[in-house]
Amino acid sequence: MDINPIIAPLNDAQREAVTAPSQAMLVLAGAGSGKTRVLVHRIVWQIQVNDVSPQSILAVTFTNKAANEMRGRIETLVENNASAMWIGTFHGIAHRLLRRHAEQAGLQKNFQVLDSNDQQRLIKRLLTDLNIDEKELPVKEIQWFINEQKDAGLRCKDLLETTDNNTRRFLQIYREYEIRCERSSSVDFAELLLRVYELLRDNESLRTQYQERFSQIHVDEFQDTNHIQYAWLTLLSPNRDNMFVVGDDDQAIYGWRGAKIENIYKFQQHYPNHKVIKLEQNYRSTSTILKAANKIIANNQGRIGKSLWTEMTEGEKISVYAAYDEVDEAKYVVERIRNWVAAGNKRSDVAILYRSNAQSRQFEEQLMLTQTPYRVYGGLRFFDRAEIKNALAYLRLLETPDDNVSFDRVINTPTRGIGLKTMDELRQCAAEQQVSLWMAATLLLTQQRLPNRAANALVSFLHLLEQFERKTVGLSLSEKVHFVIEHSGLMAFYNQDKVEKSAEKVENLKELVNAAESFKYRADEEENASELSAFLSRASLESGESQGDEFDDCVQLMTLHTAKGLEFRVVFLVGMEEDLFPAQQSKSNAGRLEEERRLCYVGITRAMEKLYLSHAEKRFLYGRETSSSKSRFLGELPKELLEEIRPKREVSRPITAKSPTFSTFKLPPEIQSEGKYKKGQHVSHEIFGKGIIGNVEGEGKTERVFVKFREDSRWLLTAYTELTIL
DNA sequence: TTGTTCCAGCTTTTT
DNA sequence: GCTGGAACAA
Repeated sequence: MDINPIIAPLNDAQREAVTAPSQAMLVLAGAGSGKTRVLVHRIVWQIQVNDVSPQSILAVTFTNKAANEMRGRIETLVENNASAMWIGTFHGIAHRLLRRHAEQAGLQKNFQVLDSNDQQRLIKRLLTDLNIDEKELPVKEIQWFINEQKDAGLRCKDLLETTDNNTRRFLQIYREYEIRCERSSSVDFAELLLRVYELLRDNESLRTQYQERFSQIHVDEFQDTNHIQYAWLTLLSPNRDNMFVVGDDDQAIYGWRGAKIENIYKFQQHYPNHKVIKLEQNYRSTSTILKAANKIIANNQGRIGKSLWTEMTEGEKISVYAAYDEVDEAKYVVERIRNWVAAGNKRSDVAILYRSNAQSRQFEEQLMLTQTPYRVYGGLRFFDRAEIKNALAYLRLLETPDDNVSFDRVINTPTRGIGLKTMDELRQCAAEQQVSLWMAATLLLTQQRLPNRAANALVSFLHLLEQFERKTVGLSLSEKVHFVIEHSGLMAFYNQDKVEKSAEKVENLKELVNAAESFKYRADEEENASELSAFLSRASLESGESQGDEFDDCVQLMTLHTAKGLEFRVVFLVGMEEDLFPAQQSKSNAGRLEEERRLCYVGITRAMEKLYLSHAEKRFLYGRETSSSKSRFLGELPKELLEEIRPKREVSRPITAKSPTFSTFKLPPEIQSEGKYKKGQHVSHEIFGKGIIGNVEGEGKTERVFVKFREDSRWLLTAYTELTIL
């Protein structure tokens, strides 16, 4: 066996981790220190050198992206068949186990996975039924409560002792929620984890079976695990020292979501014979950037402590730009980007990072004005879009007509004359008879308890479902999807002119058919669930991140959270102002403030060569002008690393353009237009006066032009606007 | 039952 | 400033 390819690319610390004998291992991996590489090489080492069977490998990550990347990298290094390894997200692996052992876990074989959207709808429904005022108890709060309890491993019955009145109130709803999930045989995200925990805890033979099977357990981003995740990991690895976890306490930025950094300390107590290896050599950033990062994070208390070093050159100083306002800030950033690109560099090597999504707008506008292709990450994901969720709901009903969440969702989408009144009848009947809405509908109809109009509408809906079931037998998955989209009336509904962004929605529905077409169904990995059901689960569990189309060469815009795990040659960290970053809501609490600081650390360490920091003296926030002071994080950086940029005060009139509302995913790189308007043309408008066309998009009815007028700039639909070409 | 208008509220996000 | 939800009118 030639072990060279496995260990040659590693430094001493990395090699020590990769080749260590099987034991509990905690690898503290600083930013840019080769964390994924260690994980990948460790697994390959176990398989190829220690003859561990791929079957015995379990590797858990947080995102599908990380899981896919890991699998891909392992497969290029290993000749063996890697598909026998279980590599996936916590939720993905939990889902697989539950499909496999549905019965023992107390679930129906065809259980559904609710995403947080579905969960919200279910809670909302429940509140109305219980006559609870949403103003008093907001859905979000209840959702948060339920998930928090589940993440802590607590069911209703575990909380019965509570005397606090407020909690008791929540508890009553939690109980009802449990009942409804049971009845519609659905499982939310937190439930996936909790169920698996209980399954393993209460079922000794199963537990032993998996303990023996997974002789090597690997965990990525360990600092982000929550209570229940940690609990089921330890169930799988009770006293055998076979857990290899990688993490960085300085990059824990998901505390607000229930992640517990303390799991790192817990791990150390739980496995007294564990070994700690620190990866402190950074291969990413210049020493200037690294010094800044070390300085910032040193302000946090109670760190495990590590200090990154690099062999890289000093590099350029960090530029700090004090902008006049948010427009000035955006202009500055975009100008620097244009210079960078003009010098022959790639746009995709540049990232603009901000604390909150709302901040992207100004940058988008400037990028658009200058015709710079860009891509915004985040926002609505593919499978979260309403039109897609509706289509999926029809498909779910095809699989399980008793699925109340889906039934409720599409019974009147598109509208077919089934209104609140009829729905009330249905729900009441369902509650009385303890049956699903679908059953209740059948009951009500056979008993002829509905007025004619409502009855007819309901019959037509039930017919539709019946038709789906009969006519899709034998069709392929994508044909099924196509059939349902067409015959449900969804396609026609979204194709109407009056529907906003109609073209985009129609496009998305077509894309869903494509997604079904390219869906890779592997019966064994899906534990023999039907192809359709596997597709639906996948839709819930992967809300459609990185929807395939990587755009050629775009500037990258994203939040600091999204940027974790990525790197860019040039990084703009914008909006460095108190109350924005650190966020105002996080300032009251020392712990949360430290999390903001870690976020800042994450941001800084994304940069490889050049880091720009910027802040504005005033900006529009929530439609109001607010003046802002520099972020405290700026003050924590040593002066000698910084280079202050004086703003050129040629006070530019603030441009208040209408927000462009195109798909957040892309700016059409080349603007092709057959219409009479072209960019650069001088035009005149009755009200706004003279202006210059900055961009043209779409054609026919949807053609619109971005015009820079003297007073402001805006998008105009040419179909409705008179513009005179000068 | 459906479509329109008005008003409050607002981090971060994966699964 | 924008969005979603609730109250309204048709």
